[in-house]
Amino acid sequence: MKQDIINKVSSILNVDKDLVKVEYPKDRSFGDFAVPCFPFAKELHKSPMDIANLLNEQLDYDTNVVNGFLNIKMDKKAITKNLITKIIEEKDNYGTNEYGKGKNIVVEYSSPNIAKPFGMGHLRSTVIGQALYNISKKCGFNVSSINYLGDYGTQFGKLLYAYTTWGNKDLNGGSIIDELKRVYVKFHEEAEKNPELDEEGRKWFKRLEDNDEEALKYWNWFKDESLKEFQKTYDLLSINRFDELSGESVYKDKMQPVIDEMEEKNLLSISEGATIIDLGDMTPALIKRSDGASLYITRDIAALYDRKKRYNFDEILYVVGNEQSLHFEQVKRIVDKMGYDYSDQIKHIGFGMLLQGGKKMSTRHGKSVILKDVLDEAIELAKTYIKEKNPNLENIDEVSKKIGVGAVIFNDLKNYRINDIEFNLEDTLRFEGNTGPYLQYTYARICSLLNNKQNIEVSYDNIDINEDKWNLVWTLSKYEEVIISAKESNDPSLIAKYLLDLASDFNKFYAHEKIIDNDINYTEFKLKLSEAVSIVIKDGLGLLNIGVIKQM
RNA sequence: GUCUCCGUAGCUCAGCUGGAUAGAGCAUACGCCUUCUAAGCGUACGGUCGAGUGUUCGAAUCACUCCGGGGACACCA
Repeated sequence: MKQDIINKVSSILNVDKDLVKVEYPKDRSFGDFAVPCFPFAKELHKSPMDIANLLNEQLDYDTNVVNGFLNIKMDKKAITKNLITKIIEEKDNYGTNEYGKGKNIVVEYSSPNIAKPFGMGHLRSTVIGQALYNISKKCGFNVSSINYLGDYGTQFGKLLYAYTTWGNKDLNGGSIIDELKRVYVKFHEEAEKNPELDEEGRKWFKRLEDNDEEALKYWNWFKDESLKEFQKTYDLLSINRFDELSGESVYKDKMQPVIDEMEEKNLLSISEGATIIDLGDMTPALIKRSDGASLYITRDIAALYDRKKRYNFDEILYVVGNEQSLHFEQVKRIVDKMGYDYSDQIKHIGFGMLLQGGKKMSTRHGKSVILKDVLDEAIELAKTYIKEKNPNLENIDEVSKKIGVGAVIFNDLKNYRINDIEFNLEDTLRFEGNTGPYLQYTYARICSLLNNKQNIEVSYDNIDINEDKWNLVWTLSKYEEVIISAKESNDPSLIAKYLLDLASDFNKFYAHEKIIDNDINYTEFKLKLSEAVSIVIKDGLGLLNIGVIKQM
């Protein structure tokens, strides 16, 4: 529709198509589309008003002119009919598009550290990454997800030392993860008094690098137990699987060729005993420590090579916190320096921190907030609330899970991802206003209405599309556009905001008029409109990895 | 110090590829269920869009400077 307007306007005025902008009017009563006529004034040597009036006369749309804006009104009935038919026919496929057809995309996200609790610090990466995965699929990309575990590095040397020195072999029913956490904290306390312990940690890490049997045995065990533990959290978040479960350790034998290549291309130099790449105005990248051990960035480049080879990606998304932006700038710069042309396919999808009372949710001193605990608490709170509201609800456990977890996910995804988020469980589970439960509630309301649907053909002859309904149809029609914008900016919050708008439009419609009345045809029309809304809410929440409930 | 992100209503945030009167939710005060789920809808209250300069027909939006806050900045990841 937009393109149509652009073509017509540019041909009437004989101006370049790029100059024609089609916007949405501030006030919907003006019209459905607006074309500001100011940009043409210079070129045509006429006043914006004159130009607008000219268009007003010549365009075969229902138009009007206000303040130099040409407003265009669409044929409400025809659009409504077509759209509702389309949505009900396409169901889950409504909004599916070919924006990314034929392109490969890799999303790396979640990436918890083994031998550590799955903390709130990884919530954002997990939910943003999963949403981007879903959104990319909807846009026709061939998507692969990678969970790149933090399973390597000096801290595992420290952990191995700590566990072999102080660890209890008898767990008394407690979890090994808790025990590891305990000894890791102890290590840091002891290391403050006795710096030589750091050296012990390094030695253990070296043993791990050298494939020492004992070190590997413990390390594998930590890893297996961690994955079992993580799976409980993923189950709660309805994340069934990753296409690839990987980790930094996978690349421990693949770094040398990369370093050799850097050497060959004359990029390496020695500074203060360490091997670095000079990046000009950027902080130099450390490739090898002065003791020869590998570093994060070297592993990341090896991983990047490997993924380029295996997936031949057109785009790779790293869903990692804002604080690592320098790291990814360095990675890109190195790729350029190595003479490869795909550095602009590497995208760091940064996000802000979770704050509590304006301060970072602390992970130090063993005080990390465990994600699963928060989710469990959210589910409990949801359950308490539901019992109050609807004591006779049948599948209360399933409903509380979807609502509690959905609320936490939605809270994370509703805002611009770069910004920090103030995390407060009470606010998150406040079931009013701009929240996940508000959307789920809207969906449930519609489901209950739909029991009255008769599945008959609607005649649009005598149907009046009032403001409430037209707003609703209009919002529904923008779904695909919103999904594509969300992909372009790699920001799921666009979907979240859109769904809030849609639900708000629906709830106004619902509050202002009775949907089921004596006019069978009109009732059926309103039910079909409602059904279309429910399809989009369900699908949109699905993109955010949030479930819906038919009754709550 | 350098780089970077952020600063909009009492609070949490939208709006930022320049466009018409700056919007939601929460909080506060009212109002709306004998009929479809009140987890809803509505009314009122609430703003020097951090400050300034510039570009423009037009700036919350772009540029520059300053102020304030967060983050990163060599052997962690």
